[in-house]
Amino acid sequence: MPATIRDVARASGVHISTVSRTFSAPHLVNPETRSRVLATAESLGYRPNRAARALITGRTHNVGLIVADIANPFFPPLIKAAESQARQRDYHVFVADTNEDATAEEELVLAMAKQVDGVLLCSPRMSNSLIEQCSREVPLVVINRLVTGLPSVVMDVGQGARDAIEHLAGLGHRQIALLGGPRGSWTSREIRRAALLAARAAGADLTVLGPNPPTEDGGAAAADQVRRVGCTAVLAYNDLMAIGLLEGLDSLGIRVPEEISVVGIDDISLSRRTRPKLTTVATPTAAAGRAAIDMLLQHDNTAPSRTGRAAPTAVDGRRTTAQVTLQTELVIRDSTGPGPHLPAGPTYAATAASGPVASYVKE
Amino acid sequence: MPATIRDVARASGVHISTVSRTFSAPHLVNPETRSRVLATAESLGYRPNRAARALITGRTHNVGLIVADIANPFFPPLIKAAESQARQRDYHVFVADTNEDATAEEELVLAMAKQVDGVLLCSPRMSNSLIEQCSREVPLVVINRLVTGLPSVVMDVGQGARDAIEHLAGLGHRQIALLGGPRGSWTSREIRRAALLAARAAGADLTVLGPNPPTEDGGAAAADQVRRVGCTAVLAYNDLMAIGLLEGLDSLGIRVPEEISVVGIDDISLSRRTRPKLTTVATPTAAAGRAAIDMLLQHDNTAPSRTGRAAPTAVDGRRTTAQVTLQTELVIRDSTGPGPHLPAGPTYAATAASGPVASYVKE
DNA sequence: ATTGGTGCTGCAAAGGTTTGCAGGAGAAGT
DNA sequence: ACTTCTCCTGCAAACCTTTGCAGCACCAAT
Repeated sequence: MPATIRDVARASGVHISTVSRTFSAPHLVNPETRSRVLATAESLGYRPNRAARALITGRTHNVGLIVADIANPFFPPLIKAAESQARQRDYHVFVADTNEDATAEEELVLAMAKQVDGVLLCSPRMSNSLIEQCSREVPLVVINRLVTGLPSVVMDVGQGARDAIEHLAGLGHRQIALLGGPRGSWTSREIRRAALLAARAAGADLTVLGPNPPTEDGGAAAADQVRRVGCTAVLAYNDLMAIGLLEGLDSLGIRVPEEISVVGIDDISLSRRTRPKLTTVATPTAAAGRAAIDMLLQHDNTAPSRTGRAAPTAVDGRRTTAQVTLQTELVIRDSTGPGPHLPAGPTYAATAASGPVASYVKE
Repeated sequence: MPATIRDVARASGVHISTVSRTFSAPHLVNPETRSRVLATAESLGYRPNRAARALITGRTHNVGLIVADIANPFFPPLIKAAESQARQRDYHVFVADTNEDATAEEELVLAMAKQVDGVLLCSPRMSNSLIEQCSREVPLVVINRLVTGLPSVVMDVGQGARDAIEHLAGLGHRQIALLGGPRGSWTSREIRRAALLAARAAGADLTVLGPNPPTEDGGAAAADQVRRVGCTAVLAYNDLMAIGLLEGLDSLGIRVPEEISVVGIDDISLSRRTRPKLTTVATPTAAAGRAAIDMLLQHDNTAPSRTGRAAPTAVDGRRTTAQVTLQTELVIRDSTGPGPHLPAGPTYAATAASGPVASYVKE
């Protein structure tokens, strides 16, 4: 029922190859013929069959994007950015959700492998060796994790954690807790590593709590634990947990930031709307989405391969395995305040930034 | 490089059709042969090429899902439900985001048409005739809109709006404002229709404000307008706007629910965490996602078509155009309270429900 | 011995598109 | 008049899989 290239050819009195070229290599066909073909194609409602095209070119013009949890507000900006960047290059994005389940990740990659030209693997929880194995089935770009030999884009959460700890130490906090993220998270390990180092350098104690589910409930559930460790400041794995913690502390009757300071990571839009507004480390998620798409599609000029069967289902053969690190930025709002060891003098007073403009403060 | 059915056939000494059947019709091949084929396939790392399969069967085993805005927390539960329902039937979901842009919708449907077996069109903003036109390119199920002749699943927001208005009227409110949704939204029109009727029946005045963008900012921006119309209660198009309104009113120094009562629609998870907790109309979004997938795939037993070229790219030829309406439920929390016309006596006192359990109150 | 089944496998066409190669027409250069 | 070149178009193979049909071997029943 749907019109094919053959119908268009018949109706406009040319060979099918001419029709094909009209769409995929317009400069090779006589302008006159071309417009005639285009007209009949239009009138027949012809649309190229991507499956057939994929079969012979080996390019589907789709890319997969696998995230842990669509409902986590961290991801939508990244997804949107990736989508729009892909759309500019005439690619489509196939979003899938693993529900924070490590085993679902491999399944999903494998299932997608043959119907996409590459996969963006976001915050994977599976092992490095498994990721590497997946990368043999389909070109992969990893986001939020560094895997040697694979192209990846990460945020510099290490720097972010350092900034956060220094900010807290500068405010006079000496007992700090770190609310760890989910098991298997590279980001979580990275934060932990950097935070421990920064705390030692600043002469503060850092107690690591976790692993925890990276959700509001996870943060709320940790409130009691936070109270028991007797800290005066907390750095959370992400904003969602920080916000949950804010609520948990509130229902325990603990005031923020007067009694306990809280810092999140990510700067999701919600963190501007909590009360108190959340001090957090902004991560450039949209930029990450764009960068990942660019890396995946870097060698794709949509130039026709010499022979159709070269590089099947692969955008690029010998890919450069670049690793991009994006800068983070500490945004100081109202959830952090002076701690018990704040030296006298105005030097160390935090100037709370208001509005969406990021402000960076070093002690 | 990747192994094909032919490689497996050669390596295991059978014809390619036997390999094919091993995967797509196992009961037709000798168990002994089958296991041998499976073994060699495994060792070669063979994975069926979905593009080739799609080409001949006309089934891609993909479905598209088009939403207005992934970042809107209304959608993720729907997306997740659709995904998991689809996965059970061995389908994949292709999520795309229109950024609330009506013209992007058609583009997206058309672009998807050939690479999916059907599309779930969620809260479309385009015209009915355009939708109908799209449905000629690819099987469509419309969510959150009633289009005659097309299968659709909607929430009974009319009943929800009625319940909300009756709730407010029962609390003694006589001046009510309706914060309308975006232009082109069927849901918005439906709410408006039902709310006007219910308000008249209850002897209350209803002022309609809008259209507004269905976001927190949209709600916040309307706060001033709400104040000027002099109402004592507001029903918002969705929770996001209601929450924005809560903030807007707060920064105007107007207390909720003491001075103005606010009701949302959707019951997104965030609405349980605002202060005051939001009274809202719960819409069964997950059920809607599941139902839509079921409708799209209803006649798909994955039974092989007699001839491969039957029903190309279409799950079903003569589809029953069922229209499903899902029930909504008023959830009373803390953002609604007594209005100026509350009669004496305990009869009309609202008993605020707490926790996630929905409670339904008729005046 | 013939017939009729049953259970399995091979054959080959088909699906829609791309693309290297060859060929034709006309123009231009010698 | 011959070659050479440029532009365009047609030819046909190839991509990988599914599936109706036919054929084979074997067994049971007549």
